[in-house]
Amino acid sequence: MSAVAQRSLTSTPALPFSVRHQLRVVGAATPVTNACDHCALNAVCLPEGLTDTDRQEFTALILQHKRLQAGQALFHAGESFTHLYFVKTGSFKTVVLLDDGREQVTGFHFAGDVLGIDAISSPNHPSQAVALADTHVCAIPFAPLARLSRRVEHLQTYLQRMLAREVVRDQGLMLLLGRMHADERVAVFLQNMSRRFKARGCSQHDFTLPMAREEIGNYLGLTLETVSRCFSRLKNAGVLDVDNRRIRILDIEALRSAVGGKERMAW
Amino acid sequence: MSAVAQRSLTSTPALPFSVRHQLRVVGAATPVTNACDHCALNAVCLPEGLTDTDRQEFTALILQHKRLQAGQALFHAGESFTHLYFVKTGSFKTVVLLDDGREQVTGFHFAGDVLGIDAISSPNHPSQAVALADTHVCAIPFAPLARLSRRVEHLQTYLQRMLAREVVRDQGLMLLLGRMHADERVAVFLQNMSRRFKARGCSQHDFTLPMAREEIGNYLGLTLETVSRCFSRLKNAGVLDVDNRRIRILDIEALRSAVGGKERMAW
DNA sequence: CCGGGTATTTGACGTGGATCAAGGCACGAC
DNA sequence: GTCGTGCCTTGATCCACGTCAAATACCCGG
Repeated sequence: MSAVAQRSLTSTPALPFSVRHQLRVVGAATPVTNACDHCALNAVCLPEGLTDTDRQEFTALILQHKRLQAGQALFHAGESFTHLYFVKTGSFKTVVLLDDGREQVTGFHFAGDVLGIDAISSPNHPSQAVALADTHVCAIPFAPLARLSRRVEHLQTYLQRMLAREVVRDQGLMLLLGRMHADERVAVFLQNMSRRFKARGCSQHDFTLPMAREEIGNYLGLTLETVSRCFSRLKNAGVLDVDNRRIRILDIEALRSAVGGKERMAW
Repeated sequence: MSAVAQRSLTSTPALPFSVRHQLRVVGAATPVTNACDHCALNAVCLPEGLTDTDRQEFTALILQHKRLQAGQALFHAGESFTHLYFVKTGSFKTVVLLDDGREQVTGFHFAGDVLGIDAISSPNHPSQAVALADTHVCAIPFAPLARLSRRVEHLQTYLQRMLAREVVRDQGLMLLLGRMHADERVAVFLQNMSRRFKARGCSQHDFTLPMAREEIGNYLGLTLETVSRCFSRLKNAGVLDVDNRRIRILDIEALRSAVGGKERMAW
């Protein structure tokens, strides 16, 4: 098992097994309430181990959800930081930008993931979050959350762990960006997507990517053409079936062995 | 001002002005005590705004410092996480490794910096910290620190901010690794070193790097030869004086303009 | 001062991935 | 249907950086 698979590049914690089955949140608009009781994601978003009253206080903070269309920004870099957000449906990318327009995607975020934590260090968001498709998010105002976390131990460690996990994820991405070949980067990316879809109750072998080739490139430090070529090579090698954004993984082992070995793949 | 200068790639917070002058900790072995009262770094390490009793509780946790020689590891990846460490003197690199030996340096850490925070998410250290020179560190057992932070609000936000700042720093490094040219990476690196030396009361124009070319390369996602060539180019252009690890910055503006502009430098 | 190991520089050369460009395909507007 | 627009693929070419190799400088112990 490679070091990369361990440091997972994912912001999602390993979801508790008990809740995976209820995670397939596709259309099925749940009624808009302030509480999380009817949300299919509640076992994922809510910190574990809270007492009933703490839980109620926590859910009372949550604002009724907000919708965004594909391409809209949930927040921009430099915007003042007020809320954390849980992704309910749809998906996001978070990006940091250079003055001249170059962009680095720092992560992709799916249902159950949290957005905005990196802003905790400062009054403003350091990065930008953009919806990849139409989305729903829940907003939690951070100030009262921080206040509550002072009283509720579980909540505090929950926040701390979330931050530290993000650091570890970023380290994995640095290793990828700084030291891996294009093929390896793409293989790691696909493994991660596969794992995350699986964790959400979808097939790990057959899924549809929510992002464009260019966005994958901006995540992996490659151009969209290189990403496309890597996909094609994997397809020709019989490792994948690629049809536009629809990916079918035929040989997961080949994908795994693409990383970390001394000898390059013979694709 | 470029986006990169803002997201600083540094784990050091902007140090409070009031304490900068006392930061030049070179030789001057302070007497070994369990308290921080006589440590030149106390204003940097200790969270601000603690009451006297909280402060005493905090300092009581700190173990008498530990020494390492150049090349020794403070902790390895996979080792169980028990302590956070403050660098008192000397400097460290933190690295993540790939099975086949490829290594990515995730940060350099000087006096006043904290090591080990990324382990908060898990029972084990995800990365490895290696001394670049002979060093002193203070160790703080994490479990009692976490307990104390539950009572002491300032301490809690201090830890949270530290983590979030690390995330933002990592994002800057991802942008560098994913989207910058070799010249730009080296220019950003030098600016950061300069800023951090300045924050420690040393000259921002004239300093001696504690790390080898190869380590710089492993940090910037380049080979040591490329780093060396970039240095030479800057030297020939009159921007720097490079003599082995001794760096003198002659034209800080040229260094700044090396990043983010559309037109590449004419070095 | 000498010798051996290590770090750095520099050059020559090769190549992985960027760039440029063209063409195909899906999808929505009309 | 046709047109447009955006996304994806593929090919041809280029160049930034990696690789390999050699020379030089540095450090340290004798």
